[in-house]
Amino acid sequence: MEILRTPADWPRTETEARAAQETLRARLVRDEAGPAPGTVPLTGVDVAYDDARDLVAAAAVVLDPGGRTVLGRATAVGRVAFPYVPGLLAFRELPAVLAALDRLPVAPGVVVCDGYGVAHPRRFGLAAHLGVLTGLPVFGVAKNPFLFTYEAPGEERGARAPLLDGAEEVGAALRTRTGVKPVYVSAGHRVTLDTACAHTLALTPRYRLPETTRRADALCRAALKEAVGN
DNA sequence: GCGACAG
DNA sequence: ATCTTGTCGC
Repeated sequence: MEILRTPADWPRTETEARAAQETLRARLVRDEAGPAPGTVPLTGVDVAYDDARDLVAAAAVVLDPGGRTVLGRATAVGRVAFPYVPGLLAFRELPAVLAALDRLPVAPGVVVCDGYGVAHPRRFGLAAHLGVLTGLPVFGVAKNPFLFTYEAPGEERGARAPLLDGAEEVGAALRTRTGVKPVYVSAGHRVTLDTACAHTLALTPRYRLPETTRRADALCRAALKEAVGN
């Protein structure tokens, strides 16, 4: 197994990481609606860890515009590049994710992250960061509301409510399955919140989480096991 | 000042 | 994220 090295200029301290977010945020593009559902491939990315061995495994899975067929997949294993610090998740996950995306045999289209985009203390979460670094359209779908608030959306699939940071709308609590806890969608780079919600609904015909992240999650776990041996 | 807090 | 079996339910 080949273990990837993280970029030499990757932040090493929390102070450096926050400064990097403030700088990169200026390059975030938020005025593009982004490709409509059904017109481009969707790529899910996710990461799994083995803290004891200091390893991280990332996976990228490309689904066809209809969301039924896998067009391509790739994995990458590396050393953990940053500790988990709320608000700085991107620095922990992205080196491996970027390596996996580089290894894809096909164009990724729109990328779906397991986490937040602009729903972030400095409006620069994982999905926004990945978008700026790659130039690709990227949005985020998280499983928890982090430090944001919202009024419960209707019970039916498709119902949504604003995800708020005080009075500012930073995303949406979107019900992908009737009667099931919502997911938390936010825009990232070159994709608006409405387009992100439309893609999220298209990717959840059966489960709460997008098919992209479900597939990427399974693949990165398998890659980690493979790397560790077993 | 302390704790909580995406994964 | 991760530690972890069976079990209730559509």
